[in-house]
Amino acid sequence: MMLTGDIPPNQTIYIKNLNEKVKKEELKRSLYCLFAQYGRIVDIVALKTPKLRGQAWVVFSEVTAASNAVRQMQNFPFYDKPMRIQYAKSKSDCIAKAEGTYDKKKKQEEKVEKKKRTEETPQTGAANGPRADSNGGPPAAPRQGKPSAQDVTEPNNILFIQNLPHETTSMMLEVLFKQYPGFREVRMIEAKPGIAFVEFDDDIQSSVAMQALQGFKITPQNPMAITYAKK
DNA sequence: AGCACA
Repeated sequence: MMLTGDIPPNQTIYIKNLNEKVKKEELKRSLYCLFAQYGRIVDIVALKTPKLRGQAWVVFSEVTAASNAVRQMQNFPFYDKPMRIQYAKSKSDCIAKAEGTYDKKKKQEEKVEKKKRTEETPQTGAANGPRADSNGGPPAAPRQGKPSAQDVTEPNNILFIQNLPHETTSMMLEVLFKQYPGFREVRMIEAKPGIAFVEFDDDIQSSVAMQALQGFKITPQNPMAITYAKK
């Protein structure tokens, strides 16, 4: 079957059917939190022009990360709409630049071509869409350890925390996690030291907290390993 | 529905 619609693998994924009401900056942040688990994110492009709203490109440093993301996040309900994910049709500029294959002239020629085509097609309605707002920049702060494909579980409003020092209390974790919106509660199991569950209102909020606290060290020997709890 | 790099 052709779930990705004939497009060859690319380290950039193309996401459509995004909720157009969410602001660009928030959208980028949430996408970052949601997709960072699959690997290193190099850039996220989202524009609110009439033609490009509701879509985004997430650029990974590895094709394998993109592949996992395409499969595992397919139809994931994001701001109440299922994400439709494919590989991007072309290489992202930031990648071409990094490879030294970015050709500015060629780029401009392509732009001219595009423009011609849209002008040939009869257009109705207002001439000029709203100006694209300025770039908020890609999200910062990469992570160090990339999980292997099997470690990655489906997004969940409940987080599973491992590698905690045995003396960790739920109060300690609460202090850490309640700084993130949507926090509900921490659950620990007496019989199983070193792990905990932390519940949020929804998957997006849990993802934000996961991203922020991933690898956080309660003691120098204990970087937290945070994954989504299994459903 | 819509494949960009503001």
